[in-house]
Amino acid sequence: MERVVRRAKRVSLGDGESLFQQGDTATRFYLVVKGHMKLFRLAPDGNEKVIELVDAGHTFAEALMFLEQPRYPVGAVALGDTEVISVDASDFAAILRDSIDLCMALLGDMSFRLRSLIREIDDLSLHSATCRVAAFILARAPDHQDNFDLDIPKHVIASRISVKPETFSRIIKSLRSKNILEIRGSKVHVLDRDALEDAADVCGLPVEAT
Amino acid sequence: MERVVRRAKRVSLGDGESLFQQGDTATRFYLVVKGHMKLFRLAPDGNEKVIELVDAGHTFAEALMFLEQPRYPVGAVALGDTEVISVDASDFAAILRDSIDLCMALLGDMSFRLRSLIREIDDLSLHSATCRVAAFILARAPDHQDNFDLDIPKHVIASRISVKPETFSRIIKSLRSKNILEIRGSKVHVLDRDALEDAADVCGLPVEAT
DNA sequence: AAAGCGCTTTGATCCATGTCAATTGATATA
DNA sequence: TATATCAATTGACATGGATCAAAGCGCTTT
Repeated sequence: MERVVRRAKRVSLGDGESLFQQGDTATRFYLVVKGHMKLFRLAPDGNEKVIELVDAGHTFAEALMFLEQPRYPVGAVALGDTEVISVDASDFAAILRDSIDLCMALLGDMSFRLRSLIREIDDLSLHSATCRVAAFILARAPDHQDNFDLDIPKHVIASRISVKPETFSRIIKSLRSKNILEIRGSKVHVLDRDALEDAADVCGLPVEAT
Repeated sequence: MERVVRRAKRVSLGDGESLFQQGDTATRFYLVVKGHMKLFRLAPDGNEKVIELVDAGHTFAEALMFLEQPRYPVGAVALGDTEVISVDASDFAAILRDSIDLCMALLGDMSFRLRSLIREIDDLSLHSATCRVAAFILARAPDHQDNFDLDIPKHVIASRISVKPETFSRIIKSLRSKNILEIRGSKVHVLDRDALEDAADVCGLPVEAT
């Protein structure tokens, strides 16, 4: 463990700076300490789809360690000033061999991610853009806190939920016209949480199934 | 290990028979021995989206064991006469605690699935329906075998790739009109593999990135 | 052979989103 | 204060797929 820590590096990234690119050989994984990382897929036509936004306290790319010939399936760039800790995968794998508990924890973590991705697919194929916007806002709203800050550019959010910025803007507009939501700059103000939950659920799942 | 095997059950399912439903508490996982299982998400409006088609030799739902309060995020029904082996999750978890190697193998497996799901999301949000159809056909075509059988109903395939049956039919028609593909009944005949690969890639990724 | 039943195909139409283009705003640069 | 830049908004328009409805086509059942 000592060795891992010793060989771990702290990396500082400015806004828009890239940590690795889609297709790069994956030898390290990361823990976000400060700021946000954007993980995305690129289409040859230049279109990008944000797969995940990783906030401080969360790790990413650790699931790749177990592939024979690991390559990052996504690219990673910083959103705003960001710091990450970079850990060598083979060092970490060595530790894993010594701790069943750590193994189990990792399995739990991956299990959770797996389920999130299934939800994501569900969301994309079964829900409308409006549902996704509403669900995203709700997910970002700290518990029973009706005023908060999206500290992520809107076009990034749009890509995260697979919607064009224009459409995103229009959906927000329509939610505002129904007095459900108020957004000025990056300040969000939820006016009618119930209605927002409704909008998110129109095509949503029964709670007990999630 | 003995205990697991002793307590494992063989289950036979007829076509359309359900193994578990979305939202059920998950205490067991499965290995398909014969036939196919369809894993799907249901929307309240009755719409279903096939998340995965599991063929003989593959396991499913084993990733759930590691969640605190595990529930199946998908439903499972048999396609055609199918046999599965049902394994108790806690039995298996006990074994895992004794074998790091098994743990590692499982991590590898989950890692692989994780990556597949990311590809899936990529596919849904970055590729057109035609691309998805072409890619699906290619994925099903045994190596360099231009004649084969989709032994799965077309409407299931359609749902698997998030397309309506009507649209699926039309895409096939258009591929046929370009002399790329021939489908009669469930018999597929690939006439121009290169063109098919082209169609799959139009919005596809550079090979080295996958 | 006829009748019934699902699946697939086809045609006609509709609509949610994407695309393109122009405008506004906000921030940084000179 | 002008100016370049980039994000966000708005409008007009295009379009891929969905939806609805009606045949066709294998099946099995009788």
